[in-house]
Amino acid sequence: MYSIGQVAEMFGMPVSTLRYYDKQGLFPNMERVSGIRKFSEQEIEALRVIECLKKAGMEIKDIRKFMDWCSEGSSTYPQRKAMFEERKAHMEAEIARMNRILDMLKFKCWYYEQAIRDGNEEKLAAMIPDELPKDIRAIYDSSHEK
Amino acid sequence: MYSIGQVAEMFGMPVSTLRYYDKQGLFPNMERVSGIRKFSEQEIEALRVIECLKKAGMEIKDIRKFMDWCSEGSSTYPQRKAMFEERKAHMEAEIARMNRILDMLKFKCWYYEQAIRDGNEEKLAAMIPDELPKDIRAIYDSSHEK
DNA sequence: ATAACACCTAAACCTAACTTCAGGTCAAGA
DNA sequence: TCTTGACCTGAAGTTAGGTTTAGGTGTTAT
Repeated sequence: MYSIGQVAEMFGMPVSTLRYYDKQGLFPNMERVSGIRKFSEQEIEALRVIECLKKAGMEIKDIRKFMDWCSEGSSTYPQRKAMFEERKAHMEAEIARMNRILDMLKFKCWYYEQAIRDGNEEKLAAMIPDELPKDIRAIYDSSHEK
Repeated sequence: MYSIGQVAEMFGMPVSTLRYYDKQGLFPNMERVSGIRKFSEQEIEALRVIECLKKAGMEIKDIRKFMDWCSEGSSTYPQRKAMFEERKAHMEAEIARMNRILDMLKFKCWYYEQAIRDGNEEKLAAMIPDELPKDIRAIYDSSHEK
């Protein structure tokens, strides 16, 4: 059993955030002893899951739904699995999107390297994609397609 | 030369957003004819860059700085390049982070698949990482390391 | 000429996820 | 005793990135 201050310390987050999460219903089974929150192993594990789901881009209200499912027992396994599947698909799409952005950034880095070398953007502004060096062309294509 | 309405149409965004961007100084050289905004090729290109930088996680005020550098001419090539390099590093770190989250999600998907098959989490709760199937173990490791 | 549009502005409003504030309880140490 | 520190609450404040509203101008179609 941990106090809110200990948990805040363990997870490196402010106490106010933990109280906020509690208020949002993220710890549906948390005990209290004369008004004071007691974090058990269950809440610690919940907090680990919360961190993961937040990083996966989930909103608090959807995380609450998940926590409620956990309280409801084994009948909600399918919903919980579906939620993770949906998150997985979302995450894969995000990563693909970010790789395209990364290629754009790589292209821009190359671009300014050339501009600095030439002292201006004249040559680059006039350059058509077909004239790009082969490796840069590949980056250019992957960041400009679709 | 395009009107704000045409540009909004072209980029699939509300007119209010374009006005907001303008107010934030994202089009430092935009012309006006008797009060009415005229978007030239320069602003269209700026908007494409804005979309890219936003997707790369940049804040409006930093995008404004970039636009200002662009107005200042070739003396700011080094700053602009440095900005893209910094964004590139940031993006690479983000993608790495997201891949770790993705592995966590894959593990959770596997976990609930097992739980549904078994009807409960007993076997899984008792399972120590060393007992995980080899392929799942790899995912588990990559999502729990560091 | 009058209504419908597209444009303009400043200012208020919105949302998520917190954070800060003001005020209050309770236990332990000097 | 008194004051320090950890806990509690509800409510208000914060931030980013817009969106909405209210009120006004100017051009075009009927």
